[in-house]
Amino acid sequence: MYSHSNLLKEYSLKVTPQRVAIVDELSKHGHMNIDALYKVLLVKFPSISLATIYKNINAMIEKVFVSEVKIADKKSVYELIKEEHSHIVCSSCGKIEDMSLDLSTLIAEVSKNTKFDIKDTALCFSGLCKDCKNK
Amino acid sequence: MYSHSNLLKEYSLKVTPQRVAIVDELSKHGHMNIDALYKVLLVKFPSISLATIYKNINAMIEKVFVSEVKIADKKSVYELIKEEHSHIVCSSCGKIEDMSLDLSTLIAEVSKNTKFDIKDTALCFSGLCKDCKNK
DNA sequence: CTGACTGCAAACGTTTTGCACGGTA
DNA sequence: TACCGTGCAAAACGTTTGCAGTCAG
Repeated sequence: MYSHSNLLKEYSLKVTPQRVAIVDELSKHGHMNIDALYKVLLVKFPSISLATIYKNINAMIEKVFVSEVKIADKKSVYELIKEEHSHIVCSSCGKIEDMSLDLSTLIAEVSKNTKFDIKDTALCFSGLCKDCKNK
Repeated sequence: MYSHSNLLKEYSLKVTPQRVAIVDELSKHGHMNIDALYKVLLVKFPSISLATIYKNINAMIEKVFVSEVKIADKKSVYELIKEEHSHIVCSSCGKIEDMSLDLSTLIAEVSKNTKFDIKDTALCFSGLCKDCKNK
């Protein structure tokens, strides 16, 4: 794990403690919604404001190294952009996991049927996770 | 195309002109966001309120014959529930199309990898549609 | 006739904005 | 030093709620 200030520099955002902390937390938790982010950042920065979090998340989205994941029946979560992947959400406990899927066949089918030039995918599955299933 | 009041009765919602019109428009356009719905309904009902639309859409979602489709970088749209299908959105003109895809292989793979019991899927592709590609 | 629906206005929660101050480069 | 980021407060936005009058069953 390399320093997160490099990531900020790389995307020409000034390195501030708040930003480093945001990237740290996203990196640690994988996906977080605004409230969760606010809650953990309050520990390090008792006077941080929601406005700061919104401004920074939006800046990171604009620089294209954070993305918003929209999930049915839930608040959006944010994550650092890495290799393309899909999401699976537990409808009982809310846990979100990443999955790498080979979508090439599917994308070929979609392109053929719709004549769209596919640039992006957003796949989200939901169901019961292993733990919740056994309860 | 059969009368949309039957659909409302089927799901035990009282048949009001506003509700029939909402179902009509969703049926005609496939997917609409709240604003678009409001705009077209204003023609028939000059004094309809947004509250009515929200209340009715929520009632229909609760009765499970309308669903919300969350789309990256766009407002949610609403559609009548029919067979399971995926969506593809043009990133240039915003057009949304439906696609039927065979997801059984993919779902089997996801189940195997994650040990989740998959109940639902939400796939949304984006890219350039045929028309926007040729511009 | 009764309970549900409508439209209005007010309330609500979330996100954005403007500004003065402080920190980064 | 010059600009950008922060935190606060206020504003903007989308959505929900409460209520009085009306309508569907």
